Amino acid sequence: MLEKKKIPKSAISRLSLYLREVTRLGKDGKDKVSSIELGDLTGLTDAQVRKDFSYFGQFGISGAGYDIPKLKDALREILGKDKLWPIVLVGCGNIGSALLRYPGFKNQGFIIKEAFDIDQKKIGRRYGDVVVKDIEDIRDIERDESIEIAIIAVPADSAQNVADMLIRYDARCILNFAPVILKVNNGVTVSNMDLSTELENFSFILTSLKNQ
Amino acid sequence: MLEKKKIPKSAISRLSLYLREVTRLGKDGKDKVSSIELGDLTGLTDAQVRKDFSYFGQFGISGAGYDIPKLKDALREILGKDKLWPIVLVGCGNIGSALLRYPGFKNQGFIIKEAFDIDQKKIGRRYGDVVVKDIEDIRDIERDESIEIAIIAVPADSAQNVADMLIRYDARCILNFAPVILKVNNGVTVSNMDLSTELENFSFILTSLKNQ
DNA sequence: CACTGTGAACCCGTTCACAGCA
DNA sequence: TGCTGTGAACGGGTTCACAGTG
Repeated sequence: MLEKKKIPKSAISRLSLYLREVTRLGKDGKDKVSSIELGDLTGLTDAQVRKDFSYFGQFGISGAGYDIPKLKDALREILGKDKLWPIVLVGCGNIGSALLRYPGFKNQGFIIKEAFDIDQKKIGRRYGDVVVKDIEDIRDIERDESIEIAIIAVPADSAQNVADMLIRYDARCILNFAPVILKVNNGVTVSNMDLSTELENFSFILTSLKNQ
Repeated sequence: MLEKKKIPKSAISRLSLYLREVTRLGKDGKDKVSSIELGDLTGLTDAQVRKDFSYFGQFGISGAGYDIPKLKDALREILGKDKLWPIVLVGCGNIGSALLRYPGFKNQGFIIKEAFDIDQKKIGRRYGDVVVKDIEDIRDIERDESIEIAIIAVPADSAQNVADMLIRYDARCILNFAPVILKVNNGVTVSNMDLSTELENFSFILTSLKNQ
């Protein structure tokens, strides 16, 4: 599976959207979909839809659109959704515990396998099958069942330390809820879920509207 | 405040980062910062930093960098952070209640003023000063204290309904945690916080690494 | 005929490079 | 001299437009 063309990373995010909608359509009993319909559902142009698919191969039938089950399988394979990905969570405060309680993860192909915190009051709490452990115990994680995906939901001032620790234990992808830019060496992917940045976009927009 | 140049919307998100770092530096007692330092702190190039600022005016001193208090004030003004923005939240499940408990909002200039749910078990719960109300009561919101910023944290299948309702009550900016593309007329800004899209980016990356 | 797949054109954000200023 | 501010060059992602196919 060598990719010749360079694939815009934004295309990958869109594949997620397509998969979501295609799955929904499949549940509704539809079996064919065109790039125009899929564009409408995702708020994108039909050309964008076709171009995105073209990075990965040819899934469509000329004149007839895409076969939904086939397209769904293709997207699932591309996105690596044919396995259950284990996730390590660090920080079990507001956000962390909400994630632990979130039932949707599992049907999405992700599962929080381990949860850590530094706060003695939180350590030992049970969320489903997961018991919150002391952050120190992270060294006991089986090396062969490597971390790969980690979520950081600790306060800003300890996020970098946590990231360094996680990377030492082979984390390759980090979803970061802390409002800091994490410094990581390349080979590690960080994705920031930053509430205040999003809200500040809003206050900017609203302020500009008023001042114009 | 007419903007001649077109400002990339990504520049606004970066302004948030700059403000965050500049605020931090200010607290540390620093009073000057260069575009290079600010770039290091935010993971951006110095040219990017200067270009972003240039969209909004000239804040720097040639040869000496930027005056931190002055820059901070300028960024705060641009981002509209000199007032407390009221937010309406709909959906008080896992994510919604985590947001209600999150103390950081207020010092960031945002405050959840109203919270709604459809579930009788959740209605009436109190989080600080906020009591969860029945979604039906949304019509009682004072029209003059308009909604403007809203957060949707309801399940996917009711998110569009909620969005329509919020927009009817003058919401202009919607932060959407539900995994659906909301259809809104223009003039309304939607920003999606989509956990599964982020995680699927990760599973794509990890899968590609293994297959290469 | 309807719709896919894709090279080419276009557009827009980022980077470069340097003139200008303290 | 050191760093800002910015027009110009660059690059890459999106859109266009149409050839190709069932």
